[in-house]
Formats: sequence, C-alpha cells, structure tokens
Amino acid sequence: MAGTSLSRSEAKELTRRRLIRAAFAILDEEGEAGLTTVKVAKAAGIAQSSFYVHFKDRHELLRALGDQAGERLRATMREARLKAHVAGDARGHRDAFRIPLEAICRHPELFRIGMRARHDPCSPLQEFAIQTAAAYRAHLAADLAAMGFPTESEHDRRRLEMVADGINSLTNTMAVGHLEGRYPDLEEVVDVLVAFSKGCLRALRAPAGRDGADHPQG
Amino acid sequence: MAGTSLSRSEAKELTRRRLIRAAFAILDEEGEAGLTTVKVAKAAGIAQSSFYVHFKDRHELLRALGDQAGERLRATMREARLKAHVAGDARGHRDAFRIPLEAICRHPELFRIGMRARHDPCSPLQEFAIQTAAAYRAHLAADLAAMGFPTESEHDRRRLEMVADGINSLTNTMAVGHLEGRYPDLEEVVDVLVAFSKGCLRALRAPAGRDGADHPQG
DNA sequence: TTTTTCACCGATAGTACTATCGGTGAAATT
DNA sequence: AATTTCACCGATAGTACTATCGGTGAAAAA
Repeated sequence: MAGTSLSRSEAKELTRRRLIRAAFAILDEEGEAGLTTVKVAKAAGIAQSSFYVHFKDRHELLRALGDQAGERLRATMREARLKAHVAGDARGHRDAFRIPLEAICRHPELFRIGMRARHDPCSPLQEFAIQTAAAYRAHLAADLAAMGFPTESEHDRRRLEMVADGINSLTNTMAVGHLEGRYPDLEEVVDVLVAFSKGCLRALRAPAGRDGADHPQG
Repeated sequence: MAGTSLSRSEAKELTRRRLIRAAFAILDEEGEAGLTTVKVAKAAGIAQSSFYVHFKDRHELLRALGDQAGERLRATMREARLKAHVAGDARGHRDAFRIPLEAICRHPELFRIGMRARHDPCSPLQEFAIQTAAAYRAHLAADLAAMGFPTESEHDRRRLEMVADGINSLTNTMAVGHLEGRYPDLEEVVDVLVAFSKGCLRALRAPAGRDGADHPQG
C-alpha cells in the first residue's frame, strides 16, 4: 500500500469518515432503529467505546449525517441551477427534471433515508428532510414562474406552491420507480414529468376548467 | 355507568381493542421505535406482562395493526368505487380524487403510519404499505383507462402505470399539505389534482410533445 | 356448591444498547 | 531523548425492553 504513515489528525479524520459512511449504509439497510453505536463502530472497524472519541453521543452522529446530506444536496442544487441557466429553454426544461433524478440515482441511499425521515416524528433527521423538501419546492417554484405560471394573486401563489409540491413528489415517486426497476428508461420518466407539468401548466393558465365556473364551494 | 358486567370474552376483546388503539396512537406519535410492549400496555391500562395474553409477541401486534389498516382501506376503496359508479362522468372524475382525500383526512394517523412504513425496510408494515400503494395504483389505472388513456402497446401500459403512480403520490402529497394546514381548501386541492391529471392526459394523448419526435435515446 | 378456567398481576431472567473509565502505545512536542 | 498528547482499547455500570413464570381472584362450568 502507498502512503501507509498518516498523521494523527489525518488518521482520525479518516476514521470519522469511515464511521459516517458506515452509518449511512446501516441507516439505509436497517433504518434508524438499527443505527446503534455498536453496529456503526463495528462496521467502521473500531471498538464501540471509541465511537465517543468522534461523537459526543448517538444524537451528534445523526446531526453530522444530516449536515453532510444537506451539504451534498446544496451542491447538487447549485449544479442543477448552473446547468439549467447554461442550457436553452426547451432543453433546460427537460434538464430541470433530469438533473434531480440523476442526483437521486447517484446517492439513492441518501434519498431513501430522507424519504423515511420525512414522516418520522422521532427522527432527528426529520427537520432536515422537511427543510430539504421546502428548499427543493422553492427552487422549483422559481422555475415554474419562469415557465409561465401566473403569480399575481394570493390564490395564484398558493397554487404555484401546490404545483411545485406536486412536481417534487412526482419526481420522488418516479425516482423510486426507477430505482426499483419498474421504470428503467430515465428519458421516459422525464417525458412523463414534463407531460405532467406542461399539462398542468396549460390547464391552469386557462382561467377555468370545464367542470364549473371556478370551484363550486369556496 | 350502564352495563358494568361484561362477559369474560367481551372484556378480553375490549382490552385487545384498547391495546390496538393505543398502539396506533403511539405509532403515529413516536414512530415504530417507540412502539414497545411497555408503552402499549401502560397506555391500554394493563400490566406489561399481560400484553402477552393478547399477542404472541411484539411482531404479532404489528401484524394485527397491518390487518386492521388494510381492512379499513379496502372498505374505503369499495365505497369510492361505488360512489364513482353512481356519479356522472365529470362529477365522478372529481370524486375520484376527493374520496381518497377524504378517507385520508378521516384517519390521518393511519395514513402517516403508512407513509412512514413505505420506505422503512425494517418495518413489518412495509409490505402492507407497498401492497396498499399497488392496490390504489391499480384502482386508479382502471379509472384512467376509462378516462381515455391508451392501453394498446407495452409502452402505453407502462406509461399508464407511471401516471397512476404519479397521481397516487400527488394525492398523498396534497393530503399531507392539507393536513399540515398549507392547503386548507379541499376543493382547491381537487382542482389541482384534476388539472394535473387532465393536463397529463391531454399531453400524452397527443402522440409527441414539442421537444423531440419520441424520446431521444431509447 | 365445588371445580375449573383464565385474564391479569408482580417478579425476574435474559438481551441489547449507551456512555464512562482507566490503561496503552505510538505520534507529536519539548 | 524525555515528555506529553491522544486515538483507541477492554471492562463495566446503568438503562430499557422482551418474554416467561407462578400466583390470584372472579367468571364460567360442573
């Protein structure tokens, strides 16, 4: 092996990274209930008691996991914004859906963990998951406004939020289907997402649907 | 109090029901990690050891919870089918979205538990949650086919599944938003769901979109 | 009335995990 | 070279939960 001798701080940092990597793997495979100091330490190749050299307690590990996941997410969103700006209009539109899908596929374990934490009230990661969803929603809402959604009235803005929320969940659902092998062609997934959003855009730009004047009971 | 004297089997059945009710409450509030025999028994007002009079072990309780949730869901879906058949076309369309939403609002704790279990590999309820999602998807796919989605080719059928999957997740997401108070008007939620699905229907019935002939890479 | 059944109880053995403590040897510092 | 630092170790106290066991009293059966 090359470079066997590491400085003490380098070795510690490496061990810490091993712990976090092991924690993500366990979190993905066994859920939060399976994430014990015993298992994480063993998976990282150190004694259980040495876990506390790196983290004050179990809770601090979870906080570190959330931080790291958030960091990775922000990087992905920066990248997505950049690419979308560079690309043209129609192409940028497809990218707006493809890039998040690709990001999910790059780190599916992180995505799955987030999906789980989203609805788990006893998870320290729940707050992170909710903030993540909100951030992605805001990201999307800006794109949709640029696409032509009206944003004048209070009603319009709430509807925009609902649509962004919807497209977010659609993206997640399609990603799950893709990861489970049900929708193997990612371009087809993008097609469906585009159809959903474009269809919705068109339906909502037309002032009223076809069922009633506005909506029957206010 | 009236009818204080219950037969032994009646009293036992009542205690069992108290246990299940307590279990659902704890599952909703604290997640599956908080669902211990200690807490459930205490919440139901019996000794921890007496838990085992009613259930072989902790796992059997979870199975019972899944069974009960499934039973309630099937009843809801029967009801929805019935109402949709009775109602006319345009009205039935709105109902197809409103009825599941109302069912969710009737038992939000059950819904939340399902959402959580859906992505939790160590949950005995995961299988139930996945089957529930699949059943609802099938239910919806039939409705969509009736609405005019093409179902001839393999490609069409997969796309139909994707759309059903999508509408399912949209319904869930809107329900969450409604339960969290972000989308207080249920009719508006139905509007958005209708717009999504009708828009998608229209976009997909037209053979190709506007970005490319079919989809670039096959 | 006498006997049996059984839902419930308290106590407890066994298990798994958290977090602390003193010890150790190699890296870092002096 | 002598000393200090500290990442890691094994041992262990403390905690929470699961599941079993023998006992109890009232309902049910005889």
